[in-house]
Amino acid sequence: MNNSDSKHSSPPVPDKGQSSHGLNDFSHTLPIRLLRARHAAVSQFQPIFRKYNVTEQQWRVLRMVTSANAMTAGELSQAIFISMPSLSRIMQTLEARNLIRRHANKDDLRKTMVSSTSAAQAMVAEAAIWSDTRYSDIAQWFGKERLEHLQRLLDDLVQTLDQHQ
Amino acid sequence: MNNSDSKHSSPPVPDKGQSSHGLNDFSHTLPIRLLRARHAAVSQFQPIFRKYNVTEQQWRVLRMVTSANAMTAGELSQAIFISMPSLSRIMQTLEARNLIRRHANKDDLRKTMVSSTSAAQAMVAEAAIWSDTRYSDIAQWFGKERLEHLQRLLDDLVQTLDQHQ
DNA sequence: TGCTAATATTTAACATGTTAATTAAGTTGG
DNA sequence: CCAACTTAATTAACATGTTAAATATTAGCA
Repeated sequence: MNNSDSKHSSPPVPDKGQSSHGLNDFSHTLPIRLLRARHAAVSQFQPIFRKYNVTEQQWRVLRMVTSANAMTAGELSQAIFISMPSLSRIMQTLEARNLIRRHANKDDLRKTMVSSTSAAQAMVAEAAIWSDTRYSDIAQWFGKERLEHLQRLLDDLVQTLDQHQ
Repeated sequence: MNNSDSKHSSPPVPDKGQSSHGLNDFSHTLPIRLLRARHAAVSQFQPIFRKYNVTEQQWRVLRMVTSANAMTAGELSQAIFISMPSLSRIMQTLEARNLIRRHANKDDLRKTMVSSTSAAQAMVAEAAIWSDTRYSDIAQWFGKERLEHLQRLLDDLVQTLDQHQ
């Protein structure tokens, strides 16, 4: 029959269609979808990163540390979902640029308190306006209700998966 | 100074509520939620990665290349959402481990065709059973409908954001 | 034909992700 | 009081993410 149908078409399952769960189109698994969505969302704020010459991760640190007055490195790590080893390196960079400060907690010398400098506070205050606007734009484009629904589903998924592992 | 709880939720703002743009709950932005969700989802398949001593990204390459018969590096990059520079390095590793092959496309020498070896095919075939089961588990725990709904919302979000940028 | 622009991939440089090991400080039980 | 365990942060080693530049090949067009 159609012997030379060796393209990567979609309607008819290609040749190696053994699994019947639609896993054939492996390019549409949940992890990849989440990755794409995150990439699209983050790229909306790219102008900020460029303008202030920071990475997305550095921005997360600055914004979090600025909004809270002082927190331990561990708390920061959990809040913005950056592992301690990565955070450790990022803090070195930001401290060298005089955007954050680190000093030991007197009650427990193992803990490091992280705080933002006035330079960082000024930077974040300025950029936050733009950022908030962008966030509102997204909510409007996508629909406020739908966006909230999506976020609820994401949180629920995390909870479900955490329970079962 | 009582600031009006302007537009965000989270009634019990912890301590330092000086920023009034809702930056206090910065640990719950959409990008961070997506990051957490992806992390939770991927970690469900960690046993596979450990068992076969591959990274998540290497696994994506192997699974995709095995399910399609032969594709260019560029097509692969788009399908599994790994940038060409990263993919280039990953392919080097996998080729050295005899899990994939690369050879030039005769019609266009710029393109590289990627294919899986029988070793990779055997590995993926074995692991796919486990993987498919895991995927079914997730669907059952979370609800098949809700999971599909979530995936639809994710795709829609990507489309919306891509349009407006 | 020959020059230029576009395309596909790779390489380079640096930042981050990840796991394991290390260091330092606090906690606990004998 | 102290040895053993725990916790918080850092360091090390390697893989990946990201941007820009380099290479090689093809396409377009005067």
